[in-house]
Amino acid sequence: MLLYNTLTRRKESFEPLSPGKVGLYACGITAYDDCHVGHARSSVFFEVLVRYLRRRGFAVTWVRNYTDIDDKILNRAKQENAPWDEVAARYIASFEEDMAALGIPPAQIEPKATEHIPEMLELIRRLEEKGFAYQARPGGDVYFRVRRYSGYGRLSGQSLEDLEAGARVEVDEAKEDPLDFVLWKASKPDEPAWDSPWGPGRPGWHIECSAMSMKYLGETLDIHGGGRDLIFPHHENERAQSEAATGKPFARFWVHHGLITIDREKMSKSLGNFFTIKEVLAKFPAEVVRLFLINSHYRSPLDFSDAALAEAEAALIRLYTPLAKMEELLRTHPAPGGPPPPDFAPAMLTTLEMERLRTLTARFDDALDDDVNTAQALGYLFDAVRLTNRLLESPSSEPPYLALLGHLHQQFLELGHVLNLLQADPQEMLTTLRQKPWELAISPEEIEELIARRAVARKHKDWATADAIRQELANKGILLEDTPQGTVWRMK
RNA sequence: GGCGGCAUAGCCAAGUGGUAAGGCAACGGUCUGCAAAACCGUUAUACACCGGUUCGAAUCCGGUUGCCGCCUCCA
Repeated sequence: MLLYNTLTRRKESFEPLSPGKVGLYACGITAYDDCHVGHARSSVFFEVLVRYLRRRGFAVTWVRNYTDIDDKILNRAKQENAPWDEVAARYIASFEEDMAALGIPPAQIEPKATEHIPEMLELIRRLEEKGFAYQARPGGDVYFRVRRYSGYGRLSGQSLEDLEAGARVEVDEAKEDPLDFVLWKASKPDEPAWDSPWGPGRPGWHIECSAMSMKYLGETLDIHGGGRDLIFPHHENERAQSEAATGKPFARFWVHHGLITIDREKMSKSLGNFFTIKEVLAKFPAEVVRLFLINSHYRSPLDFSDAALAEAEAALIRLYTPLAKMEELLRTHPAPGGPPPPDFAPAMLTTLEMERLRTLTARFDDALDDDVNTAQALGYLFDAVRLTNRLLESPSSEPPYLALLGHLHQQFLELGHVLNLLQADPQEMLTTLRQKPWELAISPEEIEELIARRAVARKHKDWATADAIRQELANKGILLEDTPQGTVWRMK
């Protein structure tokens, strides 16, 4: 499997340190507000990566942390006049709700910063012992001595000189060097504090990830990741302090996903141009959001808009439609067990097209094997959808035909599982996607009543009345579809 | 100012040396009382621009333009 490594700026062949076992640490959230679509992208990407690694047979330990003590949380608490730990707990709960709504299972370990203060203090002690940490004045902040660590800047591709030239005006003159960063922050009187050898204080932002990842995954991680915006300073600093303390490589693969944009500009709290996960899920089903997120490569920027979500919704309908048809057919005509005969050549497909169906799984895996190329994997899936539709146009009860459909059906579910897609009941999903019950302006009962009246009119070939009723509903955004099984309705 | 990334059809988006996946939209057809849905089919001699390397480049190299990210908390 190839994986792009930010550290080397290349795709590299991925092998874990211990055969068969992968330790993955993904930076989680700072719990001070509801999460936005960018956080959803992060979670969905790492979930898919983990799912694929497991498909490849690796036993993955996935760790995702919560930053539950931080300036932003304290500010928020002050604003609300609420206890800071209550604020953190509330937004952790909010994040958990979002994950559940998106269908993302919890990571194996979800450590909280405040529950790992001793580990952080121990790490700082080791750094001080080796001369990497210093306290400029008694009771003050403890800093990391950046220039003592030779690899600084390598992850973000910046030289110390470049960084220094761009460094902002330094507030704390106690630092030996403007690039030095905080390991331990001395608390002000009204702030939460933990006892430490350097006086009461709280951890700096970066130290928690080093301490917690090493505690749960060892001193060298197989994969460490997060959003591109974490490369500097967060991951650069984590790397520096971890390697300075252990003398070992901190992470073998650094994996960073691209950011969500709005009108091509980064979605972020500070710019205020964000949509929360809750806002988006109020308008679109979770699976639509997931499809939107993985329909382009994880390292590219991804522009968010309602139009893009609507496209993903249409695409999801295209995926579920043949699934529903297959299930209906297979319910009345069960497929014989086993794969279809290798020489089966249905009239509606060419040899080449049959070959594409036979190699679907292999090509799908190849795509994910190449730096988690979900866009390409989905492309293969859609290609198979078209061929399956063609098969379904001319149904047959011949065993080889049913075996082929049964096999395809099983493959769609299996491959969908890797992406956490297509696992819902197809007919129910299609109804939900079409009827959008959450934005209905008229009750379903009223709609059914109008449909019944129209049915009577149609029976008498009173097309004028029938069309008038159809128009009346159309004005309310409801479209009618006359099918052999009767009339059904949908939104828009 | 420094560092890095991106530029593929109306829109979104794969594709790192051999003559352009896929999705949306549009158009044509099948179906239908008419529709809708669904399905099928069609839609980039061409990959920002200019040079170069090569038998051959969207893909490699140099330059130009434009957009974005990081350099400060941020997924």
